[in-house]
Amino acid sequence: MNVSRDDASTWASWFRALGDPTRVLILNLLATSGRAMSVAEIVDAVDVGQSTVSHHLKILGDVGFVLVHREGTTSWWRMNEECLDCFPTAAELVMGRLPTAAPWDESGRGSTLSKKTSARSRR
Amino acid sequence: MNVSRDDASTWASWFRALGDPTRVLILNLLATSGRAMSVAEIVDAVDVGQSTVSHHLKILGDVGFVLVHREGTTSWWRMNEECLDCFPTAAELVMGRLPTAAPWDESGRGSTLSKKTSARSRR
DNA sequence: GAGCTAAATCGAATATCGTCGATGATAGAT
DNA sequence: ATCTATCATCGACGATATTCGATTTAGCTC
Repeated sequence: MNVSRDDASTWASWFRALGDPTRVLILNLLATSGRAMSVAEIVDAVDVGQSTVSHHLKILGDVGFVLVHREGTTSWWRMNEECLDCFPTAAELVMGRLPTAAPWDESGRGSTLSKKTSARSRR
Repeated sequence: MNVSRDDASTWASWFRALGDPTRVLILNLLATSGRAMSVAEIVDAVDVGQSTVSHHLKILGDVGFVLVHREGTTSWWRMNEECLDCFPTAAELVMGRLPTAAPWDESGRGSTLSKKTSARSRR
């Protein structure tokens, strides 16, 4: 029934990824464009340097918000729709009703190995 | 159609409030207890100093997650259920479909004055 | 191979954040 | 009026985060 500090840290890190304006702009760009975009395209749209964009993409990729497909020297980044669909709400977070591994993350990037802890469907 | 960096900053600040383990623990405590709690009670439950708890409560209060009622020398903090109900989802955030003032905030704490920008009801 | 392009990584500067201990403010009790 | 309890605020510190410019890595073309 009680939430451990470790669990709280994991969940907080998911929301922290959404806690930076540049990352919000990047996600908005990818989500509204509805397609994969190169780093250069993103740099053009968001007003920060290339290395900064790469850095934020890595953070978003670690959490599982975005997916990347390398093709030649260019990286194609796109939204992970599955993450968008089942990302926890604030209510679920504060009620402590969350798995400790990201359910949208197929590759087990999360700390603990998941494999479909709970197949949520909302909306 | 485009999201400004200012809007992105505002929205990011809301999610950043959920991006710290101690704040998640505090919110979970208040939400699951279902009642108002004093600072001392919260300090007992969350393993950090009193000044730290006060600091986090201020951050949560600024965003509108928690409400306070002073009575004598003690402050009674409780969840703002309205905020919990209509806090934006990740999908709404990245699609840029959010008001620039917090809809759960009655007192107009948010940057821009709101007055019911959109009466959402979810769940 | 030489040159070019795209993006990741590195190193450093700066800013922000989380935490603590100490102090200050306020209300109640003796 | 003095003491006590409760909490907010202040000042400082270390740890993180954000950003930039420079460098490196990798792929493509000639």
